[in-house]
Amino acid sequence: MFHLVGRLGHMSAPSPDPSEHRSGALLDHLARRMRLRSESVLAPLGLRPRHLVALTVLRAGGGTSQQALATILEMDSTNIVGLLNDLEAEQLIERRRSPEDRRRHVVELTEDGAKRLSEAECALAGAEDEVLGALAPSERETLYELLRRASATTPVNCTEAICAADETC
Amino acid sequence: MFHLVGRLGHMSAPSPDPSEHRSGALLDHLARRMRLRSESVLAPLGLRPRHLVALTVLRAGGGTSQQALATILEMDSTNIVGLLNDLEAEQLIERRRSPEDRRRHVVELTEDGAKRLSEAECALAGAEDEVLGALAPSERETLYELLRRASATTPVNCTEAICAADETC
DNA sequence: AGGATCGTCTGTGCAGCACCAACTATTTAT
DNA sequence: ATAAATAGTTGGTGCTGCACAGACGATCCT
Repeated sequence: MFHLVGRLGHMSAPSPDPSEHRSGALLDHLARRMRLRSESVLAPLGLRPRHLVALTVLRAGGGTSQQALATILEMDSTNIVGLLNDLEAEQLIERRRSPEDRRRHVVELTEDGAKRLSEAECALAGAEDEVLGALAPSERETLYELLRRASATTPVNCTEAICAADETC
Repeated sequence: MFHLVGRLGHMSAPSPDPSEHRSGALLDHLARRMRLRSESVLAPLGLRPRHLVALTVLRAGGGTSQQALATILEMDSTNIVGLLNDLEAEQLIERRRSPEDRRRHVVELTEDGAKRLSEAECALAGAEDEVLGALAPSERETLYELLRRASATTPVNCTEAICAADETC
């Protein structure tokens, strides 16, 4: 299914060791390129790249508490507040008090939010074409799928923050 | 409002519309996660994430002028100077005047630079394990290959700079 | 000779973000 | 019941990455 790496055949002296293939720098590089283009494209929609990240996480994760969001995004929770304020001001998300624990805010994407996110993704097609121009559509889909699965994991040492959101411990 | 109906070409897609699958936000998200971990891991080596990006580009691209580097990294050329100063101070890169155009500096990775880059990549294995933990080794290799190929392209608005490097406009 | 280009240096300003402190509302533990 | 911990909010501070502008020397191209 996911073969498409057919050109691993040439092994010569310099770097025959795939164990050194770290994606970090490449990830950084491409993310920057994408972000630079996204900013101008997203501006008319009243969004910034980091808003899009939050919306994407919320769409993937359903209702999450703000601290869970802070954990997932690996941002300080005080800065999450401002981020969510922006999004709530435009009715893209909703903060509802959790019935089980009334200290918590359950953050969820609104219909408007999902729509805006869709529009934004649509508007970003051009930017992505520029940055991922070297990849065929099927490869982009593969890339998307890999990124999506990787970003679906919660950081931390597993047990703790998952316990907060889930109940399986 | 807009329906953006999916063009169906895939069967049994778990997600509704692949045409909306934009990788930008995911790229951003994962790059951030990786960068946060990289910083602490790279610190003992006297490097920062952006140094690693530059070194990676230099390894991939061979000798490049500084403005070419600015184009590739999509950074302001004045900030490239400082970045390269850092790297040159540790003898990780070399600036040599170009013989054809003595205004230019040809920037190249030194042996030390290649070695340090290797060490850094090795040291980042743990960080990558955390961030890409959801992916199998073969999937990570696929991801690496896709990112590498995508980042190998020069930015630009299509026709122009390609013409500059190519022949027929 | 004159203008354009590459690199360098300096300085300015803005934005993202971590961190601290204080406060409220609520839950949990003693 | 009282104390302590937790979720969120607000305000403030400071660092850092980065774009941008101005000025300069060196070099190339007419």
